[in-house]
Amino acid sequence: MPLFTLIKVIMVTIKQVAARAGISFKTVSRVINNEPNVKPETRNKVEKAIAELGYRPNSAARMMRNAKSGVIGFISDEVSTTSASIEIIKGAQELAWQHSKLLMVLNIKPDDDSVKKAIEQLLQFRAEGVIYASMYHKPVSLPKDLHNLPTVLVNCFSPTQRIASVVPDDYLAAYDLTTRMIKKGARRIALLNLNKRIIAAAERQKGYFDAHYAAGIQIDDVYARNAVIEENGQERYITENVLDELLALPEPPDAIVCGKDQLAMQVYFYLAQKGIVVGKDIAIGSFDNMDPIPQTLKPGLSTMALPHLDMGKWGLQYILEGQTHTEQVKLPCTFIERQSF
Amino acid sequence: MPLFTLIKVIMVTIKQVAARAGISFKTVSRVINNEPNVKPETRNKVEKAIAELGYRPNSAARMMRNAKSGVIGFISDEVSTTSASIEIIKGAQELAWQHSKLLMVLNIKPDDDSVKKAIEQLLQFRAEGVIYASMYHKPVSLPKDLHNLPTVLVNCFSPTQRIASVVPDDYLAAYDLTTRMIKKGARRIALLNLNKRIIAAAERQKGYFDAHYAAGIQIDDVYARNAVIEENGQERYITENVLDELLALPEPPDAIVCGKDQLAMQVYFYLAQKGIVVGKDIAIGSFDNMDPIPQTLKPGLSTMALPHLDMGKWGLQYILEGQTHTEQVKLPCTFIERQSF
DNA sequence: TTGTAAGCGTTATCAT
DNA sequence: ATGATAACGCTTACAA
Repeated sequence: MPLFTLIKVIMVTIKQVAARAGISFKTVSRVINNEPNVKPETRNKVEKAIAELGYRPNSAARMMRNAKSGVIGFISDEVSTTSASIEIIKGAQELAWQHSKLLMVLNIKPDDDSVKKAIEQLLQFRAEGVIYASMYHKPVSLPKDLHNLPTVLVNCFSPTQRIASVVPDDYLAAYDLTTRMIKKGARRIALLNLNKRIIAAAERQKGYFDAHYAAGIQIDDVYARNAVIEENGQERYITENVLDELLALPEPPDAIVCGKDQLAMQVYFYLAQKGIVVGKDIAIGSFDNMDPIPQTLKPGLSTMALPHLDMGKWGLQYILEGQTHTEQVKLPCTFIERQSF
Repeated sequence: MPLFTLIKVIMVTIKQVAARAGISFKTVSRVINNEPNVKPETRNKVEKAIAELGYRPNSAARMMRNAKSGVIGFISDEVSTTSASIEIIKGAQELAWQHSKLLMVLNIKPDDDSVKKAIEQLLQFRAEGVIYASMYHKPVSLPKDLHNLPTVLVNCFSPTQRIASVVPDDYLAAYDLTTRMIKKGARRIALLNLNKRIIAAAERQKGYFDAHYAAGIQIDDVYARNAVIEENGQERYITENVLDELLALPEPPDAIVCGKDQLAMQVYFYLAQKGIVVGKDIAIGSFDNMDPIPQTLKPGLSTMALPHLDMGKWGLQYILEGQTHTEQVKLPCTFIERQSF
């Protein structure tokens, strides 16, 4: 038996509230919108009626009058299902909530049609803007015609269009992490980098080398490796091979910077098999802070947390402010210290 | 310089389209809604005008007439930031999309006020229903007054209210996993269970024992352990201690069922240190299929995938169908075979 | 096949 | 301090 179906249809309006309170509906409107010039006595009557009838404003009707929907779109391309996405959404959502905005979330396949359909929906809803978020730092291509919908790119950027975007500062993160390791005494820091083609990989490699340079430490290119390769479109980890080679060097590394926590995880496992103790025999650092890996590893993995939450907030803030520029902003990563170095 | 701000305000209406096409606005409405009885010629004229002006229907206005918002709320309590949540959202979102519904996502702190505020928002939007999702299988308490908003609980249930819910079938999953291990030859399967207080833990323990019983294998209670304990509200893993004890048994286990992939991860690490080879010396099975752990571990971890996506879909389907019952539904987990047994 | 009038629930304008 | 009336953009009912 359908329990609520019939009841649902009946929705209380200001007119009904007005009738109940024995006044005109305009006064009810005044009370709802906290306008001045309402006798306290009247206000009370209205509030009583509202409570009794369980009235709540119809936002569709409001939208029609205001031309303000209070809705902000969130489009996310579902390349991968990492916890990254939820953090970005959470950041955006939190700030939206504070500003009494609602987030309309649309997951899409990253094809052009799917994006267009999503934008179409948001347009019909008179969304005040869109946040387009990607799951890792990369270029994206949006449909040419965004129909004047204020747009911001989070964790991605458009190579061809001038659209504001926010991404992590991968260079600085690597620079920071490497510097910290050097300060702790590491002198032969290996880099187990991501797939070359990924932006983060290139940026981090720069940061890694520059940190050495700034500290006056010479580091041989042989220590900087890619541990993720691409084979006919598929990513594959070659952590073990790379580690075999690194440990066979005349001067094996005393520290390893891993391109992401998953790599660190494999490194831990490899070292455990060899009887090498992380945090004692060798220092390990990483990127992402991808829940729950760093805290589950033993010893806890020190890693540079990507600013997913902050990027989500930044994106929303940008929409709220009415799209004031089209620059790219880089947000810093945060070092999360645990016991791996 | 604000680029789009001014343009945004101007929104084309059917009247403008009508003027442009040189007909009455009602005919435009007919075209938009694919009503019959429009001369093809006229239809073309209208469509041309629509394209030229970049008209799109105002859903607020439509909503007012239809009393149908096309919006479904998704409230998620943010106990943890696992990838579970995004999978549930994705499932719901995907189905919503297919039915031309929009998902309004609200993250909340799990306090009563926060939920109330979220429901309030959805009510104002005349949402057609709410999906309340939790990040792990557990009881939740909702505000008493749901204001006749059709509600469904995903990955959780209400002990006090009669609200439909969908949860994973933890019992069956454990039964299935254990049976598979037995079939592969395991005879002394240890269970490294979750925090006792968690529903999944109890259900899985039952499934684990029943599978043994069904296979006619006697299993001593000493093999079934909790590897997660609670210390003043904080969860703590004691994987290593438990493994120490298990391996010291006169007949150490030849297989281990782990309560979640994180535990399996710690088990792998422990065994690597001992020189015990997973998949050869010992079989490992687990629950969750929490990206990216099982595929990153070597050898790949065979695990029972929780039906997050399916539960999301189920929840949405339930709302679409108009809340036909208030039962609890259990969805099966899926065995993902890798190389750990 | 096309058009007119009314009304959805709200807010803005102007009167009282 | 309160109320009447119009208007927002659309759909439904009815008429032409």
